[in-house]
Amino acid sequence: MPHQISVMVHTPAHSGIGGALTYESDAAHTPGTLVRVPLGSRELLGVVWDEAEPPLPSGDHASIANTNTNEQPSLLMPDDPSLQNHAPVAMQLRAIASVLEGLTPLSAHWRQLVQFAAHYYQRSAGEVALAALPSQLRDLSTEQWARRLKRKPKAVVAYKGATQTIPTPTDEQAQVLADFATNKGPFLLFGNTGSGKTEVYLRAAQAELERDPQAQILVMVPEINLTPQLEERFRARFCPQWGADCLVSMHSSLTPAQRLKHWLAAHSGEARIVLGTRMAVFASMPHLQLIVVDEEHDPSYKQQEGARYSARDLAIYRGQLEGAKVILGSATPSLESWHHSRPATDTEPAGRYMRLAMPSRVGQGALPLVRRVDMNRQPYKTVFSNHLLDAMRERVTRGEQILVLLNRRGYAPVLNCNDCGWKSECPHCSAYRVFHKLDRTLRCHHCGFTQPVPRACPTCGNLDISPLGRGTEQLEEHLAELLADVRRPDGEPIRIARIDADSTRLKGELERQLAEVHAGAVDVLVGTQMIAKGHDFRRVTLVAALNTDGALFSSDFRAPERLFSLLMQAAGRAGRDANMSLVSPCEMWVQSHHPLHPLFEALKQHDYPAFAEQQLKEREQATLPPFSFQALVRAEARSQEAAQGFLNAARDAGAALADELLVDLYPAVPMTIQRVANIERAQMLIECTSRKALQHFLAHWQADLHAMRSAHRQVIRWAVDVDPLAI
DNA sequence: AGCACGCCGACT
DNA sequence: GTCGGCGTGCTC
Repeated sequence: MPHQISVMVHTPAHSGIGGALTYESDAAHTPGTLVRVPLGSRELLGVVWDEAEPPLPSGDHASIANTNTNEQPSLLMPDDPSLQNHAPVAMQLRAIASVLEGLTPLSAHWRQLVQFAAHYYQRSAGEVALAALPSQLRDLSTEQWARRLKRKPKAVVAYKGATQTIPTPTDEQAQVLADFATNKGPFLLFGNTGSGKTEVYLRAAQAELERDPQAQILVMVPEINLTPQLEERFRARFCPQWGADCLVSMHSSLTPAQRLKHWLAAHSGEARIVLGTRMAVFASMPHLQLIVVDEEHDPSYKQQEGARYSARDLAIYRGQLEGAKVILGSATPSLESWHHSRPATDTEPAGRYMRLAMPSRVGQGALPLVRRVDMNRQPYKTVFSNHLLDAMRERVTRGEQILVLLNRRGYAPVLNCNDCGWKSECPHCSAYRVFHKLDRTLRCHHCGFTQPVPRACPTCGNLDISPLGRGTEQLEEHLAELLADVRRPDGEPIRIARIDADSTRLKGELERQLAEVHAGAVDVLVGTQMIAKGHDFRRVTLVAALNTDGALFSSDFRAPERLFSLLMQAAGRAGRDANMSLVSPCEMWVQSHHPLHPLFEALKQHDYPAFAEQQLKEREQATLPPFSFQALVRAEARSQEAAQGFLNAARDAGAALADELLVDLYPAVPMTIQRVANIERAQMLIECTSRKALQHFLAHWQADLHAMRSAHRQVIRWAVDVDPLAI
């Protein structure tokens, strides 16, 4: 057994095994080869990793946002040699069990991406690597794998969809494409809904496919089930020329077999285009030349469990690593991306992204008129102002469609006893259970605890218990009453539908309900923000947003950014059908107690840059991201004291280093929803104006956290979240 | 995280 | 006498 082989296996962060394990083998194996290795009594899938690299000089990390674009990223290894896992010298090494034959080893770039992500997000490389591979590779036995390989590749399937006429690019699109062709990027494509961003992606992809006969393109979308139209457009554009198999999708609702098939197609280079959600950023693509991140501001690019990576940020890193161009596209970019794409001023150099703007809306109606209703002038507890109701009646009568947005599902957010003040608290969480009238239940939206609605108040027996506040269910009911006398042009009563997480729980329900809306069977659609994303409702001419004020003064500094993006996106739903002749222009209605708030002013002008400038100014004054960098440690325990005790002990342990690196460690605090399913949760914020220093701190502090865990046995779980989206 | 080993209570 | 509860500890 002459060879010692480094292998990454799925070793959880808490196992104490951070790096690669060393095995023996008769033969040498190229790094990137997939193998099966024994670990204890189990046999696991592993990836042959590079020989132990010499540690880099201290503090010389590449990082997502601060990497100088002129500099080649370097392989990241923890810069403290004690953090690396060397095989103990005297230990008897075990042998590799088997090799997955017939599979090209994963590339050095892929391994480096995994290594970087693991290091940046404070997880083990084995965890990131194995999570990025299709589960069937793990599950298939050697024999099954051999059988799988023998399967004959099917003959090239001709594409059977309708062929599209390819539109001529507008001047704006042509200009953007020219800038794209002559610059290195990364690019931020800033274009309104309907400005034709997709056409830019398609043409950029087309050019790449034609320039290089092997070129592969990665297209990422926030949620694939919300954007079937985008996939169809890519298929219609590319499949007639490159075959039905030139495009594969990658997202969590694929079956394990599909996932393996698509992964292999990408890995072999056979699939020229991979269209997927955040997980696709780790797709093995040997000839990757272009990465598109559509709706780059969308929070779903951030993984919320395990390795909490941002697929958008990793896309930037990967593009730089592999020499692939990256386009981030949005009508309301994240403030981070907007800031990184700032143009040069007299005193400051430009950001490191190149901003490409497409302000016009092509082939569509004008942007909707934004109308604000001052709710201070409305009677107390008004849900729909009379103005808005009149406008809705008028449009429905003409056969136009209406979208009503409310950020709360259920019938009422809380049930209240009018006598003793009892409220429908969840016994297991520090939250109220929501009243769902349809099945007469009280449901906790955090732990799922569901009970029938009590007949009388559980504490005082009073029968007078009533709902407080409104959710989508009640809104639907309320609207039906308010619009009961309204008729459609054909004389039929109007139809109101509701789309939210409750109405679409069953598989295929969302598609079915959306189809009804498209078919024109629905006149008023009530829903949560899920109806504002992705879908084109071509006959919608009025969008109304209710109850948006919460986000204006939220403790979450990103709440205004999310609200603005949601409202802009919702406004973009209106008037997408240019062929519709309108009596009056499309409208977006916002009811607020603060109608003059700068956010609404900017919305009225459809002026994202003004909104961003105002927000960035506030962020800079408060030294919030993107002017500082944050990480969060969360801990869960049976008691709040135990959770906080662990965090504060870790804080003490890291205090000296944090001081030295100018990293701020805040005291542990209970999380906003302190208790979920009887588990107490606490968190601790870590902040620093230097990303590099924060990374350095986290890498060293990790050991303290691990050590602290054994002294705080009551802690059930803890995790670090780097660049958290919500605090 | 798995999965062993191990050391004490109620059953065929 | 064994089945099985889940506490501690190890995995190249």
